[in-house]
Amino acid sequence: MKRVVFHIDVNSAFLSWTAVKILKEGGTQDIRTIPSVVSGDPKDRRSVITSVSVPAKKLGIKAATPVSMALRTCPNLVIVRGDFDWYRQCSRGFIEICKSYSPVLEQFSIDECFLDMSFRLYGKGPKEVAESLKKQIFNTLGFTVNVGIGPNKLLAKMASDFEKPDKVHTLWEEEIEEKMWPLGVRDLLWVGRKTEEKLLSYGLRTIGQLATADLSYLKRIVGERGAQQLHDSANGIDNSPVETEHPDAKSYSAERTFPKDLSDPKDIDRALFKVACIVCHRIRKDMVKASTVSIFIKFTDFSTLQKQCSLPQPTDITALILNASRGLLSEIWDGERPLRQIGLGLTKLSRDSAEQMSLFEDPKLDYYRKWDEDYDKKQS
DNA sequence: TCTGGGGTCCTAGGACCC
DNA sequence: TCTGGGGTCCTAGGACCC
Repeated sequence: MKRVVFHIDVNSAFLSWTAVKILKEGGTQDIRTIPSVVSGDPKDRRSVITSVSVPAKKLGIKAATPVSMALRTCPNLVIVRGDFDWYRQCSRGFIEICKSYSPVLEQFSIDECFLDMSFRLYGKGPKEVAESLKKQIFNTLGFTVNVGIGPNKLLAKMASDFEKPDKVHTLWEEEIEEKMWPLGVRDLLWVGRKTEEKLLSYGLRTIGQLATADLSYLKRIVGERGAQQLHDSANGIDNSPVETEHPDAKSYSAERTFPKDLSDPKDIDRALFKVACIVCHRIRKDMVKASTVSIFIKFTDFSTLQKQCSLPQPTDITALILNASRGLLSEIWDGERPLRQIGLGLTKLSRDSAEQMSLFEDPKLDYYRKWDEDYDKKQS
């Protein structure tokens, strides 16, 4: 049986979803039709763009650029602030419709999913089914998607990235040479800026060149594993299944970039306290405990440092995690050099609910737990 | 011009054990 | 006394994704 995989990708997701919300609330301007972007706090000069309308894209504005920079390119750019709760609602509706086309669905991110359609084409051609899925999403939810169709996840995802928005594309094995090989290496999944630079310096520009390159030559450029991965991807080889189960998170983290770089230890400690509260609240909500704490800091020049340590036993208590992270911070920061950002990460997670009570438990723990309980109540 | 936030996975060196 | 080699765990750093 021929394998058929769909990759469905919401076009400029945050921007489309915001547009739908504005229209729903009685607004008359559809921001998808004008140069517009979604960003974090638009007043904060440091916030970056997270989603770009098609007209703005045509003016050369790209995601992840600072708002201030985009405004210089396009002074009358419309900037709207993101609304994550609304995005989650839109995402749920989107996933629900997709699932009605095949239960074998893997959610890849808030606005993308894979469907294994191998057994679900009801005698119709895959393109026809994709068109009706696309239409149903638009008619029901009011936003457009791209659908990529291929024999595996990799090719389906590559296909959905072809011309946008509101399009269905196929990328079958016999189309690889024509549709994928002329593209630049950067267009290949898992090739980022650094890998692109390396490949270009060896004269490898297109996906086709990667596909036909000698494997041992590639190994010298990007290492053993990377070479195999690149070579397989460029040839359209991908045997990974569409995974319906979302694996448990392996880490939790929170980070904050300050409006202005900070060097006063009191300010830094306040920030550390805040990120600790946020990330600990999240692990408690998910009934997870962590036994490794990491801290990361970013300096004015964007260089970063990080340090981690193991706790004697897994915990979800803010005070203990904060205490550990304060110790780590003092080891990597001199207390003077200005910091741009601070972050706190938790790994080595355990999910067994059995409380490991120490015989000599610190009597303060009860007080800490009570404090966390109150904090969690205030957040809900 | 001046660069967010939240994740996953890989690599490489050192410690430690057998 | 000086030696091989493999496995595992920990840590720091980096690349990539959306």
